[in-house]
Amino acid sequence: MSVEAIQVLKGMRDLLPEQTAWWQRMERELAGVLDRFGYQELRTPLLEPTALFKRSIGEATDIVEKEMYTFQDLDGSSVTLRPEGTASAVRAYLENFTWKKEPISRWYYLGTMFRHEKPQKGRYRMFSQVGAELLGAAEPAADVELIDLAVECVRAVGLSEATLELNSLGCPACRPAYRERLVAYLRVQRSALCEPCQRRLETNPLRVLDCKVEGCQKVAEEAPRILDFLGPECLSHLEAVRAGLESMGHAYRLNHRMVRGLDYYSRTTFELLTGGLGAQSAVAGGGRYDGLVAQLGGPEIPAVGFAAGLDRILLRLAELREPPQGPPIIFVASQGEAGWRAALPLVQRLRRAGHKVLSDVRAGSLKAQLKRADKDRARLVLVLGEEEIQAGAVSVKDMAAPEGAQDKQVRCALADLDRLLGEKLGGVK
RNA sequence: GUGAAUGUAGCUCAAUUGGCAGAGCGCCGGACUGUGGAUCCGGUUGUUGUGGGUUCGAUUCCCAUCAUUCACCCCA
Repeated sequence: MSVEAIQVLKGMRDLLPEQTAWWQRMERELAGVLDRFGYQELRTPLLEPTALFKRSIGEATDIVEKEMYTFQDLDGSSVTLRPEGTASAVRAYLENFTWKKEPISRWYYLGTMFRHEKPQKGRYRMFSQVGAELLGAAEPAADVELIDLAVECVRAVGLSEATLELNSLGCPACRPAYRERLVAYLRVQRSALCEPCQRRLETNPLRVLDCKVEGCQKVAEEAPRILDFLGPECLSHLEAVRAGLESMGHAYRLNHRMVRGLDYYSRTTFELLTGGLGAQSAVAGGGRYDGLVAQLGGPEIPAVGFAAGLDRILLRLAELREPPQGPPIIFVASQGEAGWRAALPLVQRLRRAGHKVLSDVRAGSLKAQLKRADKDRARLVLVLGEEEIQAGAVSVKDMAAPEGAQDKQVRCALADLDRLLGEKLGGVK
């Protein structure tokens, strides 16, 4: 008799209307900023060949090793739900020969990503990111534009408190020397490191630097710094980026221990951090990835990009911002069959004129309809009862006006309604 | 993947040593038969997450399981 209830998959969730209103506002604000920077939207498939992510993100990363939704397609090939957006963007960039059509591409994407992680606050298996990529420029000006864009995106949605952290990971010319020195140093300190870090020492030594275990932090503080190993070109690149940020008034912290999780980064990396999210304080991150395009089979095209976690940002916004407000609502209340039939064309006319118009489809007393209007936060209620129909008029009730005000409710000829509404709503639709 | 905490009405939470499952909010209706909000009155909602076990009796104790949350890990 009773069937087992089907429920959402772990780490996934429904966004009910109360939530989607927040999402829609945030997405609108983001699209506005991106458009003002000249970035255009790119939409790519959610499903890609598994090899795309293995080759771009890096075989040895956690994402590729254990967090991808990978399965066999019906033809036997291996496909994966995208765990991030840059790989697909670069694939699309190459597949469409974009670099032959334009020297610089400014693209953004906004959509769903999938990672099979253990869910917790601000971390879901299906989550949304907005990301931007600037392809075709190696100049520091590109890094500065992109970081500025990331900051403006986060600010525009209402997270002005976010702080910026900056680092440089060097390039293939200077990083190996640093890596070697770091490993040598860490080997000596090995016994002071936590167990996972002792493993990382071999697989991904840079990651030891941002381990949160106290012992490891002590070791990391004394560790050789990447910034001291940058070659002259990487160093001047970093200085130029810093100068650019400073001239725009962007405060930042140089964090030589910030390491990014994806293999493809070089030179500039950055993160935007915010409070209130526990361990998930990074709301946006990105950097330069000059080698990636070539790594995926294209020409040597330099690029910078960033991605911001929208679920995470929204979680914080709900603590900082007022809920979004829609346009003013006009509620049409009618009485009886005749009232209903008179209301229908009125409702239609108002909606076609651009108003947001609600009415109750359930039969009910006028009182019940007024209650409904109040619950719907209607600004005006148009009453169509027998008297109004007789007179070819409509009563307009201002729900916000105080009881007893002379214009609380006015009778108005149908022909004169548009003018009155314009007055009442102050030209706002 | 590892560790811990929590699951009672739509929501927030009570329920004494193990003894009839409750309140507030919300929702619906009435007081006011053509008028919302405030107030008052009334009504509505449960396999106490699920499955076992102990017991005369389990929301309470035990085991398992699922879900959620937090932290680790990782990352946006």
